[in-house]
Amino acid sequence: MKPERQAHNVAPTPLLVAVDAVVFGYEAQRGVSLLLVQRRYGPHAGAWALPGGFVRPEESLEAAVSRELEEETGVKISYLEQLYTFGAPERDPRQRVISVSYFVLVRPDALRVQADTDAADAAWFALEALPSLAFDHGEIVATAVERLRNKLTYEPIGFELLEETFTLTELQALYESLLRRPIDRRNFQKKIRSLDILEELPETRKSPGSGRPARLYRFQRARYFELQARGQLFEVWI
Amino acid sequence: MKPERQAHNVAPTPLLVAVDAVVFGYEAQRGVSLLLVQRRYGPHAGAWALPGGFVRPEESLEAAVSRELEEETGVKISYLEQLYTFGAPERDPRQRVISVSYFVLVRPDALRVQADTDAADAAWFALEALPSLAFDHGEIVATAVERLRNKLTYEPIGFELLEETFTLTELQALYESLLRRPIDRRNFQKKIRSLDILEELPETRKSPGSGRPARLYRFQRARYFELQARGQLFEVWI
DNA sequence: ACAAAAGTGTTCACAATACACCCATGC
DNA sequence: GCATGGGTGTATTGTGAACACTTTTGT
Repeated sequence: MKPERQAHNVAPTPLLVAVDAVVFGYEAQRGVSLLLVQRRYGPHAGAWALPGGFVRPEESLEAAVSRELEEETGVKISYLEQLYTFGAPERDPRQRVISVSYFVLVRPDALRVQADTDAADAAWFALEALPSLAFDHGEIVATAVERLRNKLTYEPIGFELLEETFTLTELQALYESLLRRPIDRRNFQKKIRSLDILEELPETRKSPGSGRPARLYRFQRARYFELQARGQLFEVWI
Repeated sequence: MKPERQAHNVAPTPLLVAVDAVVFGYEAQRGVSLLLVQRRYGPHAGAWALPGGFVRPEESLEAAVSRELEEETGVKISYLEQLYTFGAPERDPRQRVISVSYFVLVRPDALRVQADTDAADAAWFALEALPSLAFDHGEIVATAVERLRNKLTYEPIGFELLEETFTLTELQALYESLLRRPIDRRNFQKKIRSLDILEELPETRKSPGSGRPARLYRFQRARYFELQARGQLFEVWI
């Protein structure tokens, strides 16, 4: 069977390319939340979906994500990385659409800007109580949640979901929420401290109610990249 | 600043979508090799590039990879997974092309079919002696090599690069070649055996030259998936 | 003084590492 | 019988896991 070289005989067909963002936020009370938008037009009108839209010819994929997130929700990105590209022929009933999905983390203030923005159709949903989603967005979210849980244990992305300064108890609560199991406080603090990527601040933060105030920390991003370049790994099994 | 909802005012522009495959093969003598094709037309004509081509409207991304690999090189895929989507606006000088790249492993027989196939412009290159590549394919390869090295330590993909049956020494040599460091034979065998995913065959294989024949093993894929479903991890640090 | 949350150190179990001798075959 | 590669066990070390009391603050 002789291989064909059809690429040069038939002009290739351009396809619609979209970006979709799985945006995670975190708050102590509600745990991890997901940012969704309500569709106004087209198929699945009225259903909740991931924020996103079509890529323009002159912009990079990341620029398209930033633009769409800004337009639709107004949130400020703390961390962004590509997740996966979904391209099943039937994923959009109208026509073929390739979706490059992105994994986004935002800080807690993003969960409160909701009322400020014009995007009345954007809302946060607790990860445990998501509505059913348009298209294959449920599958995209499942992929993103898995990535978040895995990544948390070997890269310092938890910090991107907290305020710039945080207590170790807050950090631990985030880990416990995402990994869905309790962690021993002594072991957690020993492990985190041994990583040597946190700056201990002179200030403390009062606990809600009474109790001893907790020391505040800041993630030393530059220090982390330096250690990483020298081959040190992150590794928070716990 | 009021968010715009331009998506419904301006028709989205379709873009060219390609798939590119980073195909790894392995042989004891040459180590890990990469399958490349020589470009005949268009920009970078004469340069070596990753096998790949444009996605057709009715086929899935994976189907496009299989088809292009079959057409251009005739190799049979042993393992395939999506790698990353490269979409910088200037990555193709002619026009905007989004490339969804795939990570492919093939068994050693694929390294020998080269002469059989019509694709006279397909060739294997040792990973340590790659030519400079067309477009951003060098970047794609770098991403794939990193993925291969990481994945080798926490998923059983090494087996996909060997014959169906193999000796532990062969498996160890593959690990040493990819991880670029010697591994203690006793510790390696202890670790691999403890994973309980290999079937010990009654046959042995004669070593090249003299020496005691080595026992042959086969990867028990079903057993691995079963263990994985029960939560056991793979984890070959070594 | 008591309730609430923060901070801290030691013991134990297991897994990774280092390491050397005997076995089966070809010549 | 010797050269070549294959197969195996143990002692040591390091790391993760389990575990409870003291300190600081508010009321």
